[in-house]
Amino acid sequence: MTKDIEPTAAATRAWIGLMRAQQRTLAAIEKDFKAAGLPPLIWYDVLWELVKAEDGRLRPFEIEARTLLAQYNLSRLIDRLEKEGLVRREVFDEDARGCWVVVTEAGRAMRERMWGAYAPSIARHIGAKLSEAEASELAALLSRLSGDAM
Amino acid sequence: MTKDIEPTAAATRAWIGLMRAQQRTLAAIEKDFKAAGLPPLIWYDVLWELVKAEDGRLRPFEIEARTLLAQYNLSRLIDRLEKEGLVRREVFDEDARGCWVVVTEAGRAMRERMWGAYAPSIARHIGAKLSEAEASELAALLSRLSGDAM
DNA sequence: TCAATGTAGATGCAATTGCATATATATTGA
DNA sequence: TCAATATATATGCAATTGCATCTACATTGA
Repeated sequence: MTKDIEPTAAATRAWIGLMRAQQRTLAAIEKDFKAAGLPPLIWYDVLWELVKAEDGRLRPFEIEARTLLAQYNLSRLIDRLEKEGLVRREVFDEDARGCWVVVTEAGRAMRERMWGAYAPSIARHIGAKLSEAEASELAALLSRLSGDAM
Repeated sequence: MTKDIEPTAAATRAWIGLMRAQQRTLAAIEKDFKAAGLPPLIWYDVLWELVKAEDGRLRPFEIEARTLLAQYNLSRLIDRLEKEGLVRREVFDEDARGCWVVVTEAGRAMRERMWGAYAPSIARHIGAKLSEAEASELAALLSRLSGDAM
C-alpha cells in the first residue's frame, strides 16, 4: 500500500551514491585547492560565469541563476570578492535597484590560477576513475536529474 | 603540452553535472523536509546508521566514517540530537576516552517519521526522472567515483 | 616504568550560512 | 496619479561550519 511512495531500491542507491560521490569528490578537490593556497571553489564558479559573460559582467540575479547560490549568500560573496579586488560593483543605469558585477583583471588572473589547480584535480578525481564513455554516460544521466536540456 | 593535466571534456561535464544534480536534488529534498517540519537531512543519516547498528549504538568515530561528517561537526551534531532526546551518550568501558552514542526510542520514531517524507521525496526527485535501468546505471557509475566496492 | 607519541572526542573562536526582514526602486491596475 | 504589489539587493541576527587546539586517556618503545 506504500508502493507508490516508496522509491525503488535503484533510485535510493542512486541518491545515496550521488551524495557520497559529490561529497567525497568535492572534499578531495577542496583539499587540493587548500594545498595550493587557493580560495573556496565557489569563487571559481562566480569568476568563471563573469569571464564567460559579455563584457565580463553580470547582474547579481544572473549569477544567482547560473550558480544556484542563494541570493543572500551571493550578496555577501560579492562583498568578499570585491574586498579582494577580484570584482567590482558598478551602477546599472536602466534600473536603480540593480547593479553590475564586473570581473577585474585580478579576477581574471585569479580564475586562471584556480583553473591551474582545478583542471588536474578534475582529471585526477573524475577523469582517472572513469573511461571517456563512462564519463559521458554519467554526465548524461546527471543532466536528466537536473532537468537540464541535454 | 598541458594534455596530461587537462581533464577531458567528458570528465568536466560529469563533474559539473555531479555538482548541479546533487545541489538541486538536495535542495528539493530539503525543501520537502522543511515543508513537513522536519529537521535537517543529516539527522536522518546519523539516526539511520544507529538504527542499523547492533544494539542501536555506535562510537562517534564509527558514525564519522559512515557519514563523512567531520569530527568536530559530528561532536556538535550529537549534542543537538542529545538535546532533542533522540540519542544519548553512554560510557564506553573499554576505553575511557570514548563513548557510545545510543539511539533512543524517540530517535527511532523520528527516523521513521523522517523516512515518511524522505521516501516520496527520493521517488519524486530521482525515481520519477530515471528508469530503473538508468538509476542502476547511475548508481554503478557513482560508486566508481567514490571508490566503493560494488 | 615512564617519556614520547598516538587516538577519541570536545571546544573557543572566526567565518559562513540560513532566515527573516529591510531598503530602494519599478510596475501595474483602478 | 497613486496605492498596491512586485523585484533587486542588502543586512541583522541566530545557527552551523571550519580551523586550531585542548583535554583526557591509551600505546609503545627505550
